[in-house]
Amino acid sequence: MAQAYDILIENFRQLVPISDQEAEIIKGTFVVKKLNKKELLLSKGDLSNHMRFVADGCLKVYSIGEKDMEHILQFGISGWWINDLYAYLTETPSELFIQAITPSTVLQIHRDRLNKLYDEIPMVDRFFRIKTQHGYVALQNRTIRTMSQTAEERYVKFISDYREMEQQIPQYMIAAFIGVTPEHLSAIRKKMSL
Amino acid sequence: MAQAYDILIENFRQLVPISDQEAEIIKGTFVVKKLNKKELLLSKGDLSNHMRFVADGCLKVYSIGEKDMEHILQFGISGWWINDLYAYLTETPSELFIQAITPSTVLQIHRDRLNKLYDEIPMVDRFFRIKTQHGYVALQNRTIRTMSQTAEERYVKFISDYREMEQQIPQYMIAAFIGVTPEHLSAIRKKMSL
DNA sequence: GTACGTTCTTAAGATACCTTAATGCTTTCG
DNA sequence: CGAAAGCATTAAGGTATCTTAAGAACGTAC
Repeated sequence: MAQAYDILIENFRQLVPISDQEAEIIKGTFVVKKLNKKELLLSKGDLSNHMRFVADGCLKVYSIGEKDMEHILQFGISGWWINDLYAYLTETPSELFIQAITPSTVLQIHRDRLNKLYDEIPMVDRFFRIKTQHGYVALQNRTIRTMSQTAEERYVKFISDYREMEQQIPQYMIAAFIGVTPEHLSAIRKKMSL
Repeated sequence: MAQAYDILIENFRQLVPISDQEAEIIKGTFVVKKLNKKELLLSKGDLSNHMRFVADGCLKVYSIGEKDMEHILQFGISGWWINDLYAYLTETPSELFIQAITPSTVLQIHRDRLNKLYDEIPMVDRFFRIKTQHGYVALQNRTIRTMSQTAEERYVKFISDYREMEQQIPQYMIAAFIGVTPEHLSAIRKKMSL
């Protein structure tokens, strides 16, 4: 499927100028990884040696806390970048899991290759600066909402933000994302529909 | 006080190589801003046209929600970068406030000048990529803790993380940072000391 | 040095959310 | 098709945290 690479290059070009020649170099540095439903892309204890781009499907990044409770940090569909950035940057064993919710296609670049690419194509450096800044801003908004809004308000916000994903994501994962139990989310939905 | 600029350059050199010549260029792009205790560096509704580096003192970044409740997103002391990054990147009016907790010295660079600097010195681009990645990771860890820990656990973690700031920061601001009311934090501390 | 603003504490009652446990509805798959 | 697994719901009782209101301790300014 050559199309996965087209989605990747398009993703770069939304933020920085990339020549056709550079595009070919970039394509050559990413490797396709196909995942079945529920297949793990990263487990706690693994090293995270790649930056990862979702070309197709839907995945979740999560940690497991006390009593096997899942806390979902991020969902990712086509066009999103997903990783345990801390494990990637520090080269230490990951504390997180990444799992495919639906059959998915991911493009991966190894850290060593990416570090070289930063020098070969400075716009790649800039691309990841801007991408990370956007990610930081999104996380900061989530932090504010967690502190200032009720579970019901966070749920309504989730539905409007993730309209395109909502179909593919079971309710208990939405609960694990907004920070409530599945039982409580069920109660919220019941109350809302009245 | 020329020392403020030395702290800035040292901050760059912790992450990327900067020649002495480049250091002089960078120094020339930042302007010193002194703040009195409680003085506002940014208010809701303002445009945020600068990237900001704390050389001295202590500041807070916060939003004001329902019932004039403060939600603190970040504290900053010497060596930290603080901003409303969303307002800065989108050039839209800020939703946040930045205020000096103690008399402070901040170094600021205007967006237009920084964008030029990215082209003149690619290592500046790289510096902000890495800085933002670190900030993203820190925020993500905070997100996990907010979802998985009790207020008491978050308070203990705060005390160990911010040992050097704790003196300068009143308790009710720590409460506004970890996401509880001042009354409840007071109760937590009482319980802990028994 | 008195007065005012700021910060912290205390305590009672209210509420949002959790825990547990049971039930039924889907979807999956041999 | 039938069994098992996965998922959503319901309800009762429990706990963490908030709200409100009051007062104490502290610093700071005139």
